[in-house]
Amino acid sequence: MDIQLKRGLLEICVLAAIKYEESYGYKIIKDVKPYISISESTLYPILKRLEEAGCLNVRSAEHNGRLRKYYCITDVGRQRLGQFADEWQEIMSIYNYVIREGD
Amino acid sequence: MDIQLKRGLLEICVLAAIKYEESYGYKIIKDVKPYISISESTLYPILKRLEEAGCLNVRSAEHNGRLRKYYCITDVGRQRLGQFADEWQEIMSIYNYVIREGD
DNA sequence: ACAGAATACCTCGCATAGCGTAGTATTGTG
DNA sequence: CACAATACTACGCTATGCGAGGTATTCTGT
Repeated sequence: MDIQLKRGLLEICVLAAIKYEESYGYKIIKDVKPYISISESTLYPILKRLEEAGCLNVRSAEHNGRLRKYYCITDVGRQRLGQFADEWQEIMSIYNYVIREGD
Repeated sequence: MDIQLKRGLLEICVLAAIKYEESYGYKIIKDVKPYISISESTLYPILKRLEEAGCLNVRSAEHNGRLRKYYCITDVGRQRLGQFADEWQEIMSIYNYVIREGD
């Protein structure tokens, strides 16, 4: 799929991936893969931005002797997901404009 | 609307603006404004890119003593619009993933 | 008559962001 | 015991939206 169209959807997908339960980098990539492919070098900066924006919390926990970072959505993050639903209206109106017939 | 979400939609909107009749810079901006705002410094590079990609043809014509550049969609451009309709399926699946309830 | 808005086009440079490539380190598997 | 998978991080390239600035003409209100 066109790279350009993915932009803006990536961040919201990452939030959506942790909306019901905390997750970690590698798992997020696997979870969203069926919908949108995301590389590690894209994901980690996104996670950092979302953390700085207060959309998620991070905690480090040991897993099989290795340190793993778990990401957990915050209320702000949930608000952002709600906001996306609003933006979707705009996206749909753009879509309708693009695919309009005869004029 | 979020800058990121606009990426990828801008180009397709410009193509959509000329899908039924040729147009020119200033008019394209006014036409797409209700759906997506686009500045001149964004539009002209897009028109150039679309021309280089063979999605549109340009012709200069005099209008009220001023030179005006008319942009006309090509078959390649129409194909691109068709392609967008396909990509929309993917976008919808992403949307459904993001707004999914309970899991 | 004249200022200012609208029309019409173009360019430069900044900031953002996706991602390829590479690096580090551990665990599981054939 | 090598290799894949897991897990995280950093550097640098490239694409792109857009603010700011530039040029020039026509229309409009006072």
